[in-house]
Parts: sequence; C-alpha cells; structure tokens
Amino acid sequence: MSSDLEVLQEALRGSGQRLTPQRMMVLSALAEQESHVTAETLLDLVRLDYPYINLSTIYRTLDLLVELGLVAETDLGGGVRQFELVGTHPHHHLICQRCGQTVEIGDDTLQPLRDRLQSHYGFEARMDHFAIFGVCKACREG
Amino acid sequence: MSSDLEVLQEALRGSGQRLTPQRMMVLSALAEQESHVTAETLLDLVRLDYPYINLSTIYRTLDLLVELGLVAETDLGGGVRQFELVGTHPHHHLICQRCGQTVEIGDDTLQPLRDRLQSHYGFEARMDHFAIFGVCKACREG
DNA sequence: CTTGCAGCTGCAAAGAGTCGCAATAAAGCG
DNA sequence: CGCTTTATTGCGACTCTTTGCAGCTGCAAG
Ligand SMILES: [Mn+2]
Ligand SMILES: [Mn+2]
Ligand SMILES: [Zn+2]
Ligand SMILES: [Zn+2]
Repeated sequence: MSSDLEVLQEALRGSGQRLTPQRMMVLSALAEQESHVTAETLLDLVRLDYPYINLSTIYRTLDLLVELGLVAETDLGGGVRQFELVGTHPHHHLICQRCGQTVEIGDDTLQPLRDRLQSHYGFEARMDHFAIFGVCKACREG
Repeated sequence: MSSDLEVLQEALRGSGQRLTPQRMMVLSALAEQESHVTAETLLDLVRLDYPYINLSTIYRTLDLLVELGLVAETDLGGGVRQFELVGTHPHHHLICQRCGQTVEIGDDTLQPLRDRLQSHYGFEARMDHFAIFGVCKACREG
C-alpha cells in the first residue's frame, strides 16, 4: 500500500514535474479533511503553515491532482467548486434541488452507463465525481 | 402544438412572473440559433434590436428558462457556459479531452441510469444536458 | 383608463477562477 | 557543493457570472 504523497511523487517523477512544498502542503491539507472543501478553505489551511502561498497555486495544484485522479472536483450546487481526496473511494452525489439534501452513491451505479458508452460509441468516459441534481423521495411525496 | 413563447407565457402566468420584452427577445434570439451559444453572444444578438439590454438580464433570463426546462446549459469544456433551446430534442454530449471532438447522444442513453436512481434511491434525477468527458475511440487507438 | 405593487431591469461592484509574466527554486549533473 | 535548466510560484490584471439596490413596468384589480 502506498500513501497519497507517494502516489503523487510517483506521478510527477518522469513527467518532468516537480514535487514542491506547496504541492505537498495542499495535498496534506486535503488529507486532513473528511469531506469536500473549497479552494479558499484550503488556502486558509495551508496559510497556517506557510502564509505566503497564493490562491492561484492552490487552484493549479488542485487541477494537477484532479488530472492525476487523486482529487475529485465538482460544483455541488452552491456555485463554488468543491474538492475532495478520492483515492480508493470513488463515488458520486445525488442532490435534491428542493431540500438540498445530498446522498452519496457508489461508483458502480454508473458502470452500466460507462459500459454502454464504450460499446455504442467507443467512448471511454471519465466520470469521476458526478453531481446529479433532481428531487429526493421525501420531497416528491411531501 | 404550442410555440416556445406560448410555453414560456404559460409557465410565467400563474407563478406570478412577468412576460417582459427582454425575456421574449432572449427567447427568440435563442430560437434563431441552431446550436449552443454563450450569454455574450445572446447579448450581442439582442442588442441589435434593443441596445439597452444588460448582460445581467441575459443571465437572469437564461436561469429562468433553464428552470422552466426550455433551455439547457452546460460548460462544454471551454470554461464558458453554453446555452441551447432544447424543447423537443433532449440530448447530451460526449467530449474528448484529447482532441476536443464532441458527439451528441440521445437522451435515451441515460434512461437506464435514471430508472436505477429511481428504483434504488427513490431519486427523480433531472439530467437535462450532460457533458460527459473522456477519450474518444480515435484518440484511444491512435 | 388609472393605480398600486410585486417582480424586473440596468448598473456598479463583488466573487470565483484563470492567465501572463518576472522572479524563484526543484532536479539533475559534474 | 555549485551550476544550469526549466517547471513553478506569487502577483496583478482579467474574464465570466452573480448580487444588491434604486428606479421602472407588467399586469390585475377597481
Ligand atoms: Mn464527494
Ligand atoms: Mn447540446
Ligand atoms: Zn429533497
Ligand atoms: Zn479524441
């Protein structure tokens, strides 16, 4: 088993990219969270240790981590992007537009769709962290 | 058969909202397009007839039309939202992250997922106009 | 046809995220 | 360890979208 930092280090090495303190700090701040966070929140967290870090660096690092598949990013409805270390726990969210409640669903729910896109269109879909909006059971019945 | 304007009129009436000239102009500008357009493009189009219209009004009208299900909205990858009158032609897009090519797929492709979300979670998903990113067949083989 | 008032509009300013650029510093090498 | 190369950072400017607010107007009631 390899830690997230080792995965990052591994992924950067070879593609000519560098393992900077800023990147490590963003990753470790993410690792301490237990749910979605915004870039702004990460900025505040990292600044506790390193006051000079800039919001652009946070965003660029997050983009990189998303690219590498370590981090999932989605707008869950508030108009602000949320980030989350996914690692070994791929999932998606159902979000009720009436009451705001969100439910987490396993990635396997999307597998049939993935398969169909593959077989019908030859398209390899990368659906990492979907936000699916709609109306929940309680709201529909109430 | 009822025109888009009639649908709009119908939907506004009763919910206490108003059918303003600005809203009609945005809707008719959309109707003249045959594909996705940005808010900025709509601004330019409407300004040909009515130079005083403001970009906020365009966005607010689009939000309303999306809410009513008349218009679909998605960021197709360029970081700018695209709008489109959907009416009777519900569809989604597959977008290749390598070559940028997009393929339109029918809404029926998502029906099995919709059904599953309904039966497993009691969730009535509103998936109007998805942008699904991934790698197309040509790029994967090339 | 007038009036009244919520719902809209235009404007200016704020938020969220991106980009270009000069200065900095990882990494590889001798 | 010191040097070189080039990816990365911090910063300010910029783009896209939303919001607060004061004045305007659709529209329904009289
Ligand atoms: Mn999540
Ligand atoms: Mn479309
Ligand atoms: Zn609900
Ligand atoms: Zn492609």
